[in-house]
Amino acid sequence: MTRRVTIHDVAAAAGVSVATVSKAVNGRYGVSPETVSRVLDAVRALGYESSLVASSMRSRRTGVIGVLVADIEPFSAEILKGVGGALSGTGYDLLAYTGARRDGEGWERRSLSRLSGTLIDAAILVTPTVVNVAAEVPIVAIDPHTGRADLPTVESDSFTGAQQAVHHLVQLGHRRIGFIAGRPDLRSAVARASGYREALSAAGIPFDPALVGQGHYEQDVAREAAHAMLALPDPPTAVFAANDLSALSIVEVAAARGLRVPDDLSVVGFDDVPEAARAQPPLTTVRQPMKILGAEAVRMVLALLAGEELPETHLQLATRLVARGTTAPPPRR
Amino acid sequence: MTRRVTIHDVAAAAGVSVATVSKAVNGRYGVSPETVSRVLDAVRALGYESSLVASSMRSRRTGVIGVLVADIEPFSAEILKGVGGALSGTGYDLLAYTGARRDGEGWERRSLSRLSGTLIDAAILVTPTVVNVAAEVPIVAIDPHTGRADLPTVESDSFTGAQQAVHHLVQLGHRRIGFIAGRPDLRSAVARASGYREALSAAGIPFDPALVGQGHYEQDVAREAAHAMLALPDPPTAVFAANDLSALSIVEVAAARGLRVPDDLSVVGFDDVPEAARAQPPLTTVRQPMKILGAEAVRMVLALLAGEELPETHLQLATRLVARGTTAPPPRR
DNA sequence: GTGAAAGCGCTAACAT
DNA sequence: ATGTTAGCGCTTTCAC
Repeated sequence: MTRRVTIHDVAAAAGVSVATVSKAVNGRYGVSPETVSRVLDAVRALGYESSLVASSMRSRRTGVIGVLVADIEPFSAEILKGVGGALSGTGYDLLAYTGARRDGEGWERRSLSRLSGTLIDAAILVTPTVVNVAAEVPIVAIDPHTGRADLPTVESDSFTGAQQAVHHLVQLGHRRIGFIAGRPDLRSAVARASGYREALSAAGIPFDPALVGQGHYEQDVAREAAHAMLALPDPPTAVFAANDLSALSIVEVAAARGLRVPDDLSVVGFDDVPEAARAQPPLTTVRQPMKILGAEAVRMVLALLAGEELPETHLQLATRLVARGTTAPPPRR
Repeated sequence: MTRRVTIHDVAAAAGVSVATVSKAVNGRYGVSPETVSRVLDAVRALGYESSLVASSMRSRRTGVIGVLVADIEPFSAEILKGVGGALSGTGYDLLAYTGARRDGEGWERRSLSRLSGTLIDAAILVTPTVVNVAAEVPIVAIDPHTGRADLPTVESDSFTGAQQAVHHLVQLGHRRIGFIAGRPDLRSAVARASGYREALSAAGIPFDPALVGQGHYEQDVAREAAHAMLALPDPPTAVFAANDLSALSIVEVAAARGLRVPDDLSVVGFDDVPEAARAQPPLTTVRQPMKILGAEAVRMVLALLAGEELPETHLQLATRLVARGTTAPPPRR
């Protein structure tokens, strides 16, 4: 807990003004070589490192890309890995930010206005709660909000993904297939719901509203929904959950109710977060390329930063079913 | 990309001075209720949010805890999840930072001096490359550097963990057991190496330096080491890797060399990152409680922030072997 | 080539 | 109760 070394300390040590130190450190013209080396010696001796905060107040560029997430959970963590990987070697630092107040709506607006223009050069919003945000920096949204966004977006093909999930269950012989929906304000959740219904109808299975629960992409909420659904007089033999966390909740609830998975109940998730494979039994799920979503968002943001025009402003990536241990033919009556 | 709304805009809109806006927004005394509401109306109307950067320059406290990581890989991602979870509900925001220049040594020093004292109220350093760092904020290190640190630290019991790994292999009948070491500057890596040797000697197996490779906790480096080790005239029948990423590399290299895991070669990792369970076959590993490491670091940092004395400055958590699919008895000759 | 001074957006004395 | 003033650490004109 020592006092921070400021540019003033360096200036004093090198016997020059702070302005000269600034120039020397940032390699500006108009400083003699001797002065530069004297300043840099002082910098080294004192262990000086300019304050991100102070310098970002004055100069526009900071060399930092911000990723705003509501929460660090398996999905956003994968995105972060992808962003980090894509950023490495670009010279940009990565700053991931989670606001303490997760009071739903608009957390990213708050975080964004707190950081943007000053601290970060560009932002990547993960599962934002609003369609558009104003900021003085380039922004890309991953897994965006419903409504046509002005923002460039990156997402998976959730509609087809959901169809893959339901199709898989239908193939196994299931006819009563439940659905635990995701966050209704996200396009991905809406698309997964549509894909579910579409696949049902393609298989000639009538839609039963009793078999749809709200999971909000959240473990606890999904747990409630799963309990309700499995308590139905005519419960489903299979459930498709809009994300893996929800699917894992279902498996847990099923076990608590004495149902064996997959013998008594099949479960399919969505995402394929690393945790899905580790579950017992390993979760059958629809894989979306999370790291690539992150990497693509970086590509876009970097292009925007370079002043380029984006060839594609709304990227959609393919999903693929990964059959593991939570799906099997329905139990026979 | 609109211009940022500043406190001046609010002041102008509400017809008061910026100081009054600041007071109203921060709930300071000495502002009439009418003025407060007029100001807050303007804040809402304009969508004003104070700049983290600007406010942190003036006031000491920002309400942000920083986590400094070299890289976002599976291990640090788990730590982040733990930190995020522990921070939720505390009122603190979480800021994770990765420097672009991963030029080894001292990245955290740079990041820390860029952020500390100004942007963040406290820092958690994950696998730092230096023993001590000076900063004007409380700091806790997770998986710390070798050497007795002045910093409070949180880590797993790597020595016992390594013994568990080797013991498991010995139990299965292995006698030629290789080791892929971790980052030699980290205490955890040193302890895992000692645990390996200790367990070997406890089993009456002579130590063979040819069976030790350097993996640096990195996938690529470990791959090299694995290749070399498996090319030995008398190769090991089992390898213990200092982390899961390295273990996964070994499995990959073994496959490339035509060895079946676990039939021809057993592999044990360390960490139990989510990716370990998803591997094919699922990795046998020594689990360390990464999320808890993160949560404990938060506890410490919060206590420090509250001005409390830490009852324990060097926390060590227990590990446990998780036997999965990459270990089996050695092939018979 | 170098330094003085202004100012980024904000908060905290200090005046009024 | 409100406004004025002085910086926080830095970069950037603009004099010298």
